[in-house]
Amino acid sequence: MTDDTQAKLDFTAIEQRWPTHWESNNIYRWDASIARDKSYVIDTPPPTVSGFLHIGHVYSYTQTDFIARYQRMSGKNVFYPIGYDDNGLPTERLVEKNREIKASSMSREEFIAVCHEEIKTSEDVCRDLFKRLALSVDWTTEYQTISDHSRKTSQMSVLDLLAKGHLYRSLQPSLWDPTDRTAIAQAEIEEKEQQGVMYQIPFTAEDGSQVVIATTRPELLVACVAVMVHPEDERMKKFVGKKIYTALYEAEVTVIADERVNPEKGTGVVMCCTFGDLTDVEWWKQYQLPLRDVVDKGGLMQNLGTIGDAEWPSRNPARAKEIAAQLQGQHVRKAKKFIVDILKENNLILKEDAITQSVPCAERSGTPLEIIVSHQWMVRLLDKKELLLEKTREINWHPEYMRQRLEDWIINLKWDWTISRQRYFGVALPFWYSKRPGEEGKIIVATLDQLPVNPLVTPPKGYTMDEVEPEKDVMDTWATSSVSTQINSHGITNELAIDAERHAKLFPADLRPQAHEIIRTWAFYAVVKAALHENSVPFKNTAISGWCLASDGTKMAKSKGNVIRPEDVMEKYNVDTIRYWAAQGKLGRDGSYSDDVLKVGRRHLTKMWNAARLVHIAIKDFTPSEKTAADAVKNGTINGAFDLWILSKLKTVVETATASFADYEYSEALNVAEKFFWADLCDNYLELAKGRLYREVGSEADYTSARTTLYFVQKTVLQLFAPFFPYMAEELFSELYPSEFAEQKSIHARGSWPKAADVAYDADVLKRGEAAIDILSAVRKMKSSLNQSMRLPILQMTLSPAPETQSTWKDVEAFWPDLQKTISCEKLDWQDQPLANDNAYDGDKPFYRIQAVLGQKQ
RNA sequence: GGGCGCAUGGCGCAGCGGUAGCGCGUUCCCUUGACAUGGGAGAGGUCACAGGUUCAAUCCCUGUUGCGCCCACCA
Repeated sequence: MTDDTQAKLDFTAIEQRWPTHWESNNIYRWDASIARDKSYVIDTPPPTVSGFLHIGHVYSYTQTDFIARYQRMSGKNVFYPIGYDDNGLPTERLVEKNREIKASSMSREEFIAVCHEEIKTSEDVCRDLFKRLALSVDWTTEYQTISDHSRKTSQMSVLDLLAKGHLYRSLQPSLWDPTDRTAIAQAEIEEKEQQGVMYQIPFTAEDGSQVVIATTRPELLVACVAVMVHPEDERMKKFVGKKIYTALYEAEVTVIADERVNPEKGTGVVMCCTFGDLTDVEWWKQYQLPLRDVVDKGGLMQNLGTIGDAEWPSRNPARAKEIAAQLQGQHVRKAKKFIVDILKENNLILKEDAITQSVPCAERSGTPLEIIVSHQWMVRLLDKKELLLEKTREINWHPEYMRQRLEDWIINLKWDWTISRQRYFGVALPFWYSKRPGEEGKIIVATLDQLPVNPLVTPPKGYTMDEVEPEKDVMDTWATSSVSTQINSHGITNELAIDAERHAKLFPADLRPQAHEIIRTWAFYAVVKAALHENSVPFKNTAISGWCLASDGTKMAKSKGNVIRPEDVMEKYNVDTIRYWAAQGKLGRDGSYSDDVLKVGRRHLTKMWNAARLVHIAIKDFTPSEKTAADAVKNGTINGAFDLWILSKLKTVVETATASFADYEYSEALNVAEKFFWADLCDNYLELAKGRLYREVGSEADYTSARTTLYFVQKTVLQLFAPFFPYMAEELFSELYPSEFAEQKSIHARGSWPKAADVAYDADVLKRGEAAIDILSAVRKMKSSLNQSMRLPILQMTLSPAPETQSTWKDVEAFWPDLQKTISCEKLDWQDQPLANDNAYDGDKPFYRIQAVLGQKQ
């Protein structure tokens, strides 16, 4: 900035000036030598590189930055890392789309190489945006979830889970996405409303009578392995335990009574097939029913050839085989129509009801899920609900009510966590299966020193590649991001650590900021990992951010064309203004994009700039003789009545802002600072102090008192605003306080948050000052109601206490010189007796009554 | 079906036991010296509805309605 007090406000120049300064002076650098209890560790969400950054990211990441900056300024050694979540299916999809290639049609190595290239570009875009936003992250901490370090950490985690008995491999039914051809976890299920049809289909009992089942999945009729009825169902009691023959295929199955059947639903009779839903799985396990593995990994009907054979008996094998043969190879969707047609031809559909059903689909691909038997690696969770709930309750949630979401999720868990994925771009599961004679199929586990390992290219210790079958599956991307805290801390446990000392300093984190829609994934899996590895919580606090909605309060969506690009907003306004907007949103609450709020933010910054012009005139080349306002008051350097008043107000503001920030209520912190700045400082104090600052009122000492006050008040205001407006605060700090800036390099430096103890407080002056301000207000009101200029002189004014107050001239006296100048009063008469109530210029205030004779408009 | 959140002036929000607040918008007025991207003043609300607790409820409790979200069911 130039010395010119008329300098133009140029946001672009300001935004270009500071990022390099901050970086080269290590303002945001974490210091590994500082003790744990003086640190504040953040587990920043690594943005998914496959997603473009939208205004919602700006919203939530900026909110975290407010907290990070406050913690740093308040003296904490802040660890504020940034990572990029680049492994997994999302990246594969992005790469396939951008490069118009297919993972399945090229070699695995080739595909992975392309993935690595593509994520580089995405990371650059992301980094640029975050830097421009002035996120105070320590850029030396950057990590990728697919990097060697992350893969090593992630594989260490898996080894630890296996060693502790929490990880197992099994051949069992699991949730399957036929489009992406991979197993998925319960958390990745998304319910979708669909129009479906409920068919009623008659089966034939041994005695020849009909038993009608209801189903929405007639294509799975072939996989029917039992007929389930409720034990209390009088109609059905006689069939229980007896044979029954399925429609069309006339396969022989048994009628079983089970409490889980709802006699009110459908026909009250359910066909259990392998597998239509989770209950089928439960029944299949409990009653040891046969497996008809009829849907393959791509969603095609398979394995139908043996129907009618001895192990899959039918009363009419030839017919069953004939239909099955036609069904074989058809996609489940086509198969459904095909079977319905045949059933109809044979009058085997007694009733069909159109229904709206919600179908479990894969979150990623949107495809209805199948339940397919396959080999998967699972983390045992269902026996640990109590432990996980306990950990959830140990964490402080901001806002508190978000905790409920995770508790509900844990309570309702139905599946262990499937962590294997039949995909390519992910962290490998570090296992092999032996082919050595005598130990065929034995699981061989990687050793620690091999990590990160790719079992496809590296054999286990003591084996050759020929002797093993490598595990081809990769991990669920959440299996890696669930140890994001540990990726940063460089350790899974004290024993299993790359750097145990660092791990002790950075784990658990103090804060996990994250969005609410990933509570059941990221937060949940992190809780799982920390609990199983170290019986710990992964973080002490979690700040849950809301969505950013469009200005009409609806979700932003590409399809609706209402998506706001952060770059456009930065162009239209500026970064600090966007941050002002983000600061209006409270944790857990959705915000909406609002030009109105942005305009207010920009005005606020302009006001800061303009007020600083005035302050600059007043305190340029001035250095107070004391270090703090409190000392200056103690020494008598600051003795002006309004000076003591504004300081007393400020002290409360500092206390409130500090308490709010400590409680993660950044918007309240901004709110109190903003009110103080605009109303108390600009509208009142600066106007009142002008007389002395222009040296038109008072002595040299009065001038010094005002300058000293302004010096400290303005600095404190900049400090209070610094977490929100890093650019403007730094710009003004460097200009107004050059020597302090030279010394501490930045207003954002560790420890530069204002201390309430440094600000003087005088309850009596505060109270009398408020009364004096009331005189100012009353005069303004009077002039305004007469449509007069505020500068209009008052020729004579009579002031008296309101009857309710005990006010005397002594209460007003000290404030009067500044006040007199501001309201342009030429002559004042004090009257101890209250003026009559019918006074035309009654200020309607509790403290004083006013009568005035105004001058003429000039 | 269960859970959570929200309902306050035209709009966006704060307050949360004791005479309703802020910002935007709106109306009127004020411009030579930080700022019209400004200053001053005003209008505008039975704090969703119904009960209850209390000397006193926007604020606490119960229920109802509406909106949003999460989860479950899904034959």
